[in-house]
Amino acid sequence: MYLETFDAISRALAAATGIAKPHLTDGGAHADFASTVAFDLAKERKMPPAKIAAELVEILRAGPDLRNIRIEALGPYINFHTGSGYTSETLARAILPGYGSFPPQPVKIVLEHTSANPNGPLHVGHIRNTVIGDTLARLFRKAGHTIEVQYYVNDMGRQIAIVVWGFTHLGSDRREGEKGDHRVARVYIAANREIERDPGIVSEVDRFMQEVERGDAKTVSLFRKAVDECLGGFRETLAALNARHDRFVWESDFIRNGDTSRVIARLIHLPECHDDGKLWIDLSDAGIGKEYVLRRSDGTTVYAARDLAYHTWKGRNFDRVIDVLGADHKLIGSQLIATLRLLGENTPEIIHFEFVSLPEGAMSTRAGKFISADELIEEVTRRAYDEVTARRDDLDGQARQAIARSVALAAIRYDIVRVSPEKSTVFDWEEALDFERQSGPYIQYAHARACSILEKAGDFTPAFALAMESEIALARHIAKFPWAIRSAVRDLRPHLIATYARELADLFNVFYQFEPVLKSQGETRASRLTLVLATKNTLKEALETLGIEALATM
RNA sequence: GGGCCUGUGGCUUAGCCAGGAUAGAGCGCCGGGCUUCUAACCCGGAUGUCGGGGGUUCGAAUCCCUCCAGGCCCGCCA
Repeated sequence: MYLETFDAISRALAAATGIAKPHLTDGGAHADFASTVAFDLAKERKMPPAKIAAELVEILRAGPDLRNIRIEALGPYINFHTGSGYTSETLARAILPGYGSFPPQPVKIVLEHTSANPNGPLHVGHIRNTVIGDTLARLFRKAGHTIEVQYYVNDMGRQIAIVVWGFTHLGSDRREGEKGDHRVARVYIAANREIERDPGIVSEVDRFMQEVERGDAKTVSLFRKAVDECLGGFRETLAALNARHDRFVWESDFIRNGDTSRVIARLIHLPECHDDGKLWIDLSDAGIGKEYVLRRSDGTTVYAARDLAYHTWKGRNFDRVIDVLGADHKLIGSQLIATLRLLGENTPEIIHFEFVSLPEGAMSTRAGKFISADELIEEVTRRAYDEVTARRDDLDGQARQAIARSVALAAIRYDIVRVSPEKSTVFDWEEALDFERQSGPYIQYAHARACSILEKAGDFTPAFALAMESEIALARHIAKFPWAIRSAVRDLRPHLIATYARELADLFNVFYQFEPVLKSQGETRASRLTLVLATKNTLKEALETLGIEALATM
């Protein structure tokens, strides 16, 4: 109801003031909605804002559209107070399945996220990309969009050539129970140590890269095998994170299908394109001073060339192209966009997130300095199991383990998504292992409490008589859920929904503390049960949007 | 050196893009609350020059300039 009411007030204000988009905000402690348009009009009308506010209130009250809303001027502020119809209508909607979902939208979206190089396991930095990307994909689906999620497999880079060199020169016995991605990391780290010892190896690595680009069958197969080995591990980790990709797109396909050559052939005709041995684009007109190199002087293409081919393909097959990339890709991201513009192709919207580092400094796969996502999941699950065991000795080990896995994932995903992407963070075990307040499990717990009440209550007929402060505050927040979804999607900011869900749990816990549900009588009981059902439903939708399981018991 | 991002109580963080009414939370600290719907909870208290300075504005955490600090980028790597 928040969205509809907001729009109705906005329209009435626009009509009353002549301002196309009159300033209207959340009223906070003062009201449900508030406007400061009186300030904006003060100068041109040469009148004190309070007087304008008073006059506008008269006009708004006289109009037909806001009859159910109490409007008052408090000094220069115009405050809008919704009535009981607002909360009733909110609950009536929120008790229906799928609350907060939008009708189908015609815009087709492709979203790329994670896309880590297959030279070692996903670590706690990579999964920030995964969690942001996957949450965004869920948000878009909730908002009615068709979306395809892609993983771009960098299967022909220098790092992979190093892995291949390692596999062919260093031996790499599979260890008992070792995942493929961890095995690849072991080889990659060892190979890098060898290169450091003997820089002559670099020319052998270069040869691998030339061979794979030429399409030499044996080399292609070696690359493919190494990448597959790593990717298998990635798939397991991504599944454990409850993150789904619809398609894995292989970078080398854009060489083999000729797309890369075609893009380069088009670029060569541009005045910005220069060939002085290496082939590069001059993007200084776009404010980028760095040369954008596409082809080395030995004739092999650079990552950028394949990326142009990939993005051209995406832009032609989808209405919107969205990439989630680390902040280290900001420069090449703007180079990519500028070059696609020169070609007249659709350009991607890029969400950059800042780095995750360890207390001792930056992570490095090559140096073996990282905390893998697998290790994180294992450790957090272990802790979660201890917590469940401490609380629920009535459950058997298997049930406790299932809850622990779900709680661990909630803790991990929430801990990552709650922070805005533009903040760099330092990984902290203590925070990762905290399941209290402002955490995923905290929100799950509120949901489980609601489920428990509903289960004990049995059947009831919905009622909408809310009277207590904590009831009304809760219902008003439930009213904002569709608005929260829309905002998060519009701004491409998934953390907004994390904040929303936490606030909803906060409000529910306060209500839970002060207003007994099962012990209340008559219409009060029915109304509170309706409120609990609406909350449970909204929490479930919010949690699922965050990729977190809405547990019924924990 | 240049570019981008960040700087909010001891620690973590929301709010900043679309400036307004006493700057929200959590952790930690102090004090309370389980014979009552799951205490992974709730209530109360202490703690803030919103990095510094200047400017715009009736009004700035929010916009502009500048300085300081931290992160990232500046490869014929990806």
